[in-house]
Amino acid sequence: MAPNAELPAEPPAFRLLTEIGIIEQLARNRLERSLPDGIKVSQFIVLNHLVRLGGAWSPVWLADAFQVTKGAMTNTLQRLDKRGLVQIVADPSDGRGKLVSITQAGRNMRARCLESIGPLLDELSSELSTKDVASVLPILEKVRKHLDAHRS
Amino acid sequence: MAPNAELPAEPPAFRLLTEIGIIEQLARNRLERSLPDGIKVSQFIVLNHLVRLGGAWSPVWLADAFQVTKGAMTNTLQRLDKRGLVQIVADPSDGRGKLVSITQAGRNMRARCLESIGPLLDELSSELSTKDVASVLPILEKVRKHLDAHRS
DNA sequence: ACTTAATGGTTTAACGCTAAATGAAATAAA
DNA sequence: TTTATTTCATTTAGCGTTAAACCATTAAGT
Repeated sequence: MAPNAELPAEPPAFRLLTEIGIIEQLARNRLERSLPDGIKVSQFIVLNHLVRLGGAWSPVWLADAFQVTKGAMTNTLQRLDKRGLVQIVADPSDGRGKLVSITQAGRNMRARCLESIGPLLDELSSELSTKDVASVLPILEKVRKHLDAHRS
Repeated sequence: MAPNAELPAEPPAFRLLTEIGIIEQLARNRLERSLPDGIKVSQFIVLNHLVRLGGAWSPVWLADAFQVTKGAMTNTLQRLDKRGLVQIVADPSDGRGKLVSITQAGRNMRARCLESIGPLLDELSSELSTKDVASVLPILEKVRKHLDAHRS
C-alpha cells in the first residue's frame, strides 16, 4: 500500500520539529554504535565538556548546562565515576554539593570518542557545504533559545 | 565558576547535532506537557499519520516509516488500542500480519492534539520567518536522508 | 514435498529520561 | 536562636527506546 500523494502539507514548524526528531534518533543511534566501550551520548557530552571547560563543576550546574534533570545527571555521573572517567569530591565550601572533574582516564576516553565519531562528522561535513551549516545553525539556535526560554 | 571564553569551536557538524539534540529534548518535553490525556509524542505521530494517510497499515510498515523498532511500535499501538484510538485486526491475506487503522475516537483525539500543540507551532512560526524555515528544511532533509541511508 | 530462510509481531532485559518524593545542608526570616 | 524556605543530590516509579530472543507463518530452495 503506497502513501497517498495528494496530502495537504503539515505546517512548516511542524515539519521542522519532525525532521529534527528523526535526525536526533538516527544520529544518537549511529553515535552510540560507534562510541567505544558502550559509552553513551550523554556520557560523552559530559566528558567532552569537562575536557573543554576544564576545572570542577557541580552536578546541578552540569544538569542545567545540558538540559537534563538532576536525576539524569546523577545517573550519568555515577556511570562515569564507576569507570574512573571522572572524579567526584565533596564541595569544601558547601556541605550539600559535589564537584566533578575529568580524570586522565577520562581525557583518554574522550579522545577515543572523538576518533570514533570522526567518520560520521566527516561524512556530514562532506554532505553539507560550509554555507549550509552556517545558514542552519543560527536558525536552530533561535529555535532552541525560544524553547529554552518558554518552557513553562 | 564561569565558562572559559577562549575555547576552540567544535566542528560545525558537531554543533549541528548538538543543537538538534537539545531542541529535540526541549520540544518533546514541551509537547508532552501540552498534549491531552497523557498522549505521548510517539502516539500522536501515529494517530496523525493514520488520519492523514487513511487506510490500514501493518505495524512493521509503521515502524519503518517512523524509524522505530518493531518492539517500540508494538508498545505504542498497544497503548493506542487500549484507549480505543486505533483498531487492530488480523491481516486476512497474511496470517502473521495485522492491520492498524484509526477509529472515530482516534480522529477526535488527534484533533484535540492538533489544538493543544497549536500555540507552540504558532510561537515558532512567529519566531521564524517563512524564509528561515524554507532554507532550513531542505538541509535537514539532506542530513536525515544521509543518516537514514548510512545506518549500518 | 521437504527443508531452510526470511518476515511479522511480541516479549524481555537494560538503559536514559522525567517527575516527584526524600534527606541533608545552607539561607532567610521571625 | 528558632523556624521556614530554598537548594543539592539521590532515589523511586513510570514511560519510551533498543537489542535480542522467540514463535508463528510465509516464501524460497532443493
